[in-house]
Amino acid sequence: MPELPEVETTLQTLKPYLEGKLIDRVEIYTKKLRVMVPENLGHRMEGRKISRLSRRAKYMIWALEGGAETVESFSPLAIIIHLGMSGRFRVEAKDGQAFQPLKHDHMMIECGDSRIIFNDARRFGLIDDYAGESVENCHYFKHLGPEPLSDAWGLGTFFDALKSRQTSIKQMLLDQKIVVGIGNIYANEALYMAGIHPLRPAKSLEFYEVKSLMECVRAVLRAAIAQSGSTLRDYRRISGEIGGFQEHFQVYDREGKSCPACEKAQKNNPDSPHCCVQRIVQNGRSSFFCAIKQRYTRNTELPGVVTSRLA
DNA sequence: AAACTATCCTGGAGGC
DNA sequence: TGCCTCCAGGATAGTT
Repeated sequence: MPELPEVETTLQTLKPYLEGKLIDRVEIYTKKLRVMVPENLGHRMEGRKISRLSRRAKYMIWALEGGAETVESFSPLAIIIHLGMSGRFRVEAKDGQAFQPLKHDHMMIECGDSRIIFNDARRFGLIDDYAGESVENCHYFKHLGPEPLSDAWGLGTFFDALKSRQTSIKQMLLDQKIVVGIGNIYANEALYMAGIHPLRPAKSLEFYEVKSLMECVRAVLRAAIAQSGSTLRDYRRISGEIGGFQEHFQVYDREGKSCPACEKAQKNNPDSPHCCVQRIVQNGRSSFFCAIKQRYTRNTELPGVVTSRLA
């Protein structure tokens, strides 16, 4: 479940191996991913320099320059990669032996002394290219909303997008047309932090709640990036190490446990209510929340969950 | 326009 | 041990 923090972590880890480097050799083992890998993509990548790695939403963009004269001209060429549900990269030292792909290895890139391998068990990931002047025009990005950690995501615009929508605020956070990069984990965590019930209709949120939610989304994403993302089931960091943010989950995958805020309140005052994180299925996805901190009926006071603990 | 639902895919967990 | 069913979920196509 790579979301923005996991993609960002992957990108930053890959940078030293790829940015400014020449692609010596590419092998593609699987064409059938979420989208068919273009014919001859590997061949067209070979001999080119990777000028820059960047990210848009949950997509990685590798900008290539140059290229073999004998190959039809695709310059400028960008490689678009999405990790889907289970996509991951690993880096191995080139050892002089022929590379033996492991199960679910779909692409191997030789770059200097390293081999960079894309592995994706569920094949929901994507490797595609874009040949055009401006990668912003790539069809994958056309309908995407603003980046949550940029100024492009403004309070007024966000509030306006929500105020006419009957659908739940949780669903809105997952809608990449509204704002990008948020998946199920961080939607749950941000709603908890903001004290907003996941089932609340988007239009029912007060202005101050939308403002708080924005701040919480940003705090959660920044904290997760600082921890190199979360490791849960499929996602792993390139080094094979695990990300650290799952240690900080307050509600996600914690059904039946008490949330940190209620636990703390208990310590200070044994008469304060016991909480028990609940799991519901919403739009086919699990939502986890604390029914005490995230009341469905409109809160009469500001949420008691502080954002500073993760900011 | 907006709100749903089905679909792609595999590994892992739990039941028996 | 093995067989079965269910679940995880990002994005999108299709339907109401």
